[in-house]
Amino acid sequence: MNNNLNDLSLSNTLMRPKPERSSHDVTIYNQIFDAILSQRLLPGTKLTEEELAKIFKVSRTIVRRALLRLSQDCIVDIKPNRGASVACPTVKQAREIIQARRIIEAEIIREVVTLIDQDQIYALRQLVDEEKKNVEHHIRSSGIRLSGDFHLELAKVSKNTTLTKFIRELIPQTSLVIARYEKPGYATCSHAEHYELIDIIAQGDAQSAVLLMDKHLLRIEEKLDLSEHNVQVDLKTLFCEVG
Amino acid sequence: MNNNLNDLSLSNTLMRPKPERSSHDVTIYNQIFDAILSQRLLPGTKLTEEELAKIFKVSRTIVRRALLRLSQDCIVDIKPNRGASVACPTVKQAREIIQARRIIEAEIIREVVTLIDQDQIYALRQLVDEEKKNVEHHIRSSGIRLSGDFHLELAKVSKNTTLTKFIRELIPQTSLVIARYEKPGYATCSHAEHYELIDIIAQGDAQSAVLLMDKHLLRIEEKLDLSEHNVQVDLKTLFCEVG
DNA sequence: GTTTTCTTAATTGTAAACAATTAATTATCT
DNA sequence: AGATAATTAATTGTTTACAATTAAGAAAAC
Repeated sequence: MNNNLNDLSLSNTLMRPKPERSSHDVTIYNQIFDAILSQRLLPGTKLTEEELAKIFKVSRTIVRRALLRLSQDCIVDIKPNRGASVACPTVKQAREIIQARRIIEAEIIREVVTLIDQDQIYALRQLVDEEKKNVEHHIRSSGIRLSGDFHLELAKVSKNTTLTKFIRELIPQTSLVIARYEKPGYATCSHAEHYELIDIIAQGDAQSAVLLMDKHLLRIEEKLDLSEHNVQVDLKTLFCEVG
Repeated sequence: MNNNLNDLSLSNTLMRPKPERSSHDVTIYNQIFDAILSQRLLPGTKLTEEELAKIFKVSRTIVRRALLRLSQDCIVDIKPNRGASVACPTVKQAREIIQARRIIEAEIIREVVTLIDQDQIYALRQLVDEEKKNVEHHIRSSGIRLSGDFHLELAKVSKNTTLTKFIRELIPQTSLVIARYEKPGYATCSHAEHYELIDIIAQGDAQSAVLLMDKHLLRIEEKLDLSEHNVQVDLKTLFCEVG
């Protein structure tokens, strides 16, 4: 089963030793988690137990375990007797998620500035290199995933597993928010800002780093259309999902 | 099943309408959650599936669901093929949990000061009245629970469900930390500080309220013995749990 | 033609049986 | 006696079958 949350990685791609074979439900959990994170699975998508069971060649029990965990992460919505679907964050939730990230990542940055070493700075730069490369080659999914990985790796440097766990939850939620509310035409090319962040962190300027991170997260919100108009549409999709 | 996390209540005692009968696994989840929160279940306690199944008169399937959810809340520890037990936070985790609360509850207080109305202030006072009464009558469990409820209700006033969810997780974790590391002789009589907090919030002084909350949370940490000596003991209990 | 009701199909929820793993006990050997 | 090996018991992990619920479609009523 192996569901101690020590392994807080977002993706199963980069920088992951993964020595031990994990149980099946963890695999399914990771795959769906990653699909949501990288926006291959969009908000509202129905997740039928049997369908997933067939795809992953396991019994529904295993699928149910994975779905339950995803629902605890607030990226899958389980309705009694109505099954699971990819969560569809409301406008209010969208704002809350960004706000929560601003608070928590500010603190993380504060810690990171005092804790980070050269190797970790190098590793972060490599990660953003990879992110940039994927975005430039129009490998959209990987680009989004790696952008999330950057924030997660930053959290890990802070050494606070509790805050890291929260950020690990908020990152795929942010992906859903972006998928749902991104203004048309805005490509999420965050790598430039990520490079800036690393530079300021490397300089050891805590206050500037915190401000820059906050600006970075606010910019995500600016790229969203959270207007009243969208609140209406949101209700529509909500009904669509119910009926 | 009903596991949408909209109902963020900690206990099933006070101020809970609970109109619809929830599914069995939710009941078990709530009961164990409450037992941990109110320190009737102590860190390290083994939670055998069959035993719980018999107590609650359901199949192990339901028990397993509840345990999985509790483990996602970091208050139950599930080891593959070795079963579940009440989590035993390390000294490091203890520090992290308090730190996370300081950050998040600071923001919550900021929101609360601008949002709270007279009815909510009255309700909070009532809650602390109840807390005080229980502590004075030496109903330890209820006192602890109600102390947690105060922080949770405060979070709810902030209207930020994301931050409230985090606090809802951190409160029982704090209970475990206190149960494990409280210095002998320190009774956790937090109601006096809770009254103070309400007063300052009612006055609308955001900055003072934030500072007081931070002091309140730091005082919890001061009541703990997180010394090196305890780190050693912690390893011992860890082995005890394993073997 | 529209609404309502009944029937059927699909999907989720629960329990119980079986398999796999780990812990405890007994038996065996030095 | 002490240590090792084999056996048994206890516990967890997974699958399958069945029950309950909901969605969809067909027939009947207005």
